[in-house]
Amino acid sequence: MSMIETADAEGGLSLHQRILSDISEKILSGAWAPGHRIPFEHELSAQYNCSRMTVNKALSQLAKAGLIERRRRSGSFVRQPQSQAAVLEIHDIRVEVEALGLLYRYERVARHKRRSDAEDRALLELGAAGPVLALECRHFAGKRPFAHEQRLINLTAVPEASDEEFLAIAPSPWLIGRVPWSEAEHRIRAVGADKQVAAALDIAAGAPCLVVERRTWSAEHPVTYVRFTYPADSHTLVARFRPSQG
Amino acid sequence: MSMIETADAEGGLSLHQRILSDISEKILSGAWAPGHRIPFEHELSAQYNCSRMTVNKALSQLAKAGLIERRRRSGSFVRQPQSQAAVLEIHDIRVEVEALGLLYRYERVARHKRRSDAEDRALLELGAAGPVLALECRHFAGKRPFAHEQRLINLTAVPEASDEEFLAIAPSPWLIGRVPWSEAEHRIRAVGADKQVAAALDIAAGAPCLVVERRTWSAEHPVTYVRFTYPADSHTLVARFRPSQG
DNA sequence: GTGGCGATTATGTATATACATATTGAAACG
DNA sequence: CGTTTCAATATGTATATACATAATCGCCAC
Repeated sequence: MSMIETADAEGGLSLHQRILSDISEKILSGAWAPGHRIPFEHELSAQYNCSRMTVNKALSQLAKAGLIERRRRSGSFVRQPQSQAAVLEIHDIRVEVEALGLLYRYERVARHKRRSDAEDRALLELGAAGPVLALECRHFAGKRPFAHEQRLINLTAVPEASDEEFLAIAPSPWLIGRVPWSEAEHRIRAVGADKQVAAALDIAAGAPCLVVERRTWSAEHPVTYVRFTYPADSHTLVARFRPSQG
Repeated sequence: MSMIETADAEGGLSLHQRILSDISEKILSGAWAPGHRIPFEHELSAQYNCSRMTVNKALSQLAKAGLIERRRRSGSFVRQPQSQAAVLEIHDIRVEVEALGLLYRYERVARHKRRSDAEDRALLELGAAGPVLALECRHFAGKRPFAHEQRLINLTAVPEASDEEFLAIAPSPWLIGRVPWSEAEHRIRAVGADKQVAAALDIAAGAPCLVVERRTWSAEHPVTYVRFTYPADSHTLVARFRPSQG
């Protein structure tokens, strides 16, 4: 068994990557239907003339990617069509605007430091009362308002934010890098613009808008809640599904 | 070195999982800032009193999850705050409605088989002309319209669909399981309802709606294009970010 | 100095081996 | 006939080892 060799012909892929992609191809093409039992590790290791560890590495990754299910003593099986999960990339607004070839401009409309009220605590999912920073901002693409931002920052989690005016820098880039975050939840929906947002975005009240709300946690503590409102024509979120990779 | 032992105290985690979670905790808590060099594999293997392979398994997974970056000869480093990517779960409409505790009902409004016109080809990203099936459907939650569905099915890719009326079963569940798909793209935006959709959803024309468009490919061939329109108050998409797992 | 070259080093991949663990199927038993 | 037990089996985890590969550091010549 002389498998200590580099890249086995096939385009620079390592062996376990090749096994992985061979199998996922079979599954995604439909050649192996859901429920189909894929060859045992020892069969594949014989087929590819390699050790079981190498096959195991490939199959473990397929299992983690959700394409197969592994059962001790029984073998590995192609999973039923998975619940559709897509990867949503959420970019910085500056990057989005500049990707459109437009000039980005940021404006801080309002900034209030206060003790959290009931609504703040609900939005931040905060247990006890404490200081929060409430911000209202506008993001422009060229001359037109591109997005409206309403934000709460939990000053208990991010005390440094007390001293920041957010005139020169937007809250998102300020927070990123400064506060490590362990979890985030996004809620996406359509709404009719209320009066305040309509005025800020220079659109009619009731005009359709895309709202993206994000809540962020760091080590169990709520960090920030933010609500971005985009006029209907300014913004599309794109999510891609890709079932696996080497 | 007597590491052939089960679960090292710490709650049933395997050793490489424990190493992985220890390190990701350090990163996510901010103890190790972006750019920080994490200990070399041989240092960690000494620290955990285990082999380098075990450490390697943990670090490889962290690298694939995007938390660290590995450089030969230099070591492994905590990555800069990653581009925000979240996992968007897109459920079957029936499941969504039933999760709300409401009765689900499906209705096929229209069905046309035709040769693809220019618009069809644009929506399906189809190169050449060919037969397509155009469908219009409504999904109800209780008595109220919950979503409107406009769909194109590429009959070249799914010839069996020619014989299906889609009266008893909605296109999504029919397609899932029958057609394996390798890639999907979702576009999410807000729109004002046009006349046709407003009538179908029993809302005012121009009322804000969430639109989810999905294009699906199977083995390089376009399979289907679908556009779901939800009245603003009926639907919220939720996306979660979780940086890593064992 | 500086340009190149080789030694060093950390990661990347693969192997053979060992033992753990869960589960199944069949044999043994009441 | 049902139940309990046990051996067989496939995956899960870990080890020690080997060699490949890429990048960097320092040395040496020019």
